[in-house]
Amino acid sequence: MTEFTSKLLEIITNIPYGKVTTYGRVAEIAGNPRAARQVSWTLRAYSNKYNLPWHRIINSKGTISLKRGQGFELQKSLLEEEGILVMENGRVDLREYLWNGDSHQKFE
DNA sequence: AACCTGACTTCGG
DNA sequence: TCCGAAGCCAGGT
Repeated sequence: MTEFTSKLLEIITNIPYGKVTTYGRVAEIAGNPRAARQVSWTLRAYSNKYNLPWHRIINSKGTISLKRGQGFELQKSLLEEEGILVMENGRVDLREYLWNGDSHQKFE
């Protein structure tokens, strides 16, 4: 795999329990803010092999990208198991659960 | 090399 | 807020 991909894996592994982040944010931290699509590709390719917390990654709109019947339900339940509130339409409140990659979270 | 395809994003209307 | 279009990245054909 490319160096960029291994960087993505490292970042994904660091997403804390109970938090979510976006494809674009992961790509940005890895150094290429425009490689969001590559993040989704990477998840599909390595989630099983490296046991990645893939469910903690959602899109920039704050919703689950997977379609119903194709992983949506699984991702929703995995997030809820971590105490994350997920609307029926797959929306998550990013203001509350977003992990920015920083050590300190924003304070309201 | 060309073309298609996504678990994406941003921007306009 | 909610689409649609256009831009983008890399792997598969």
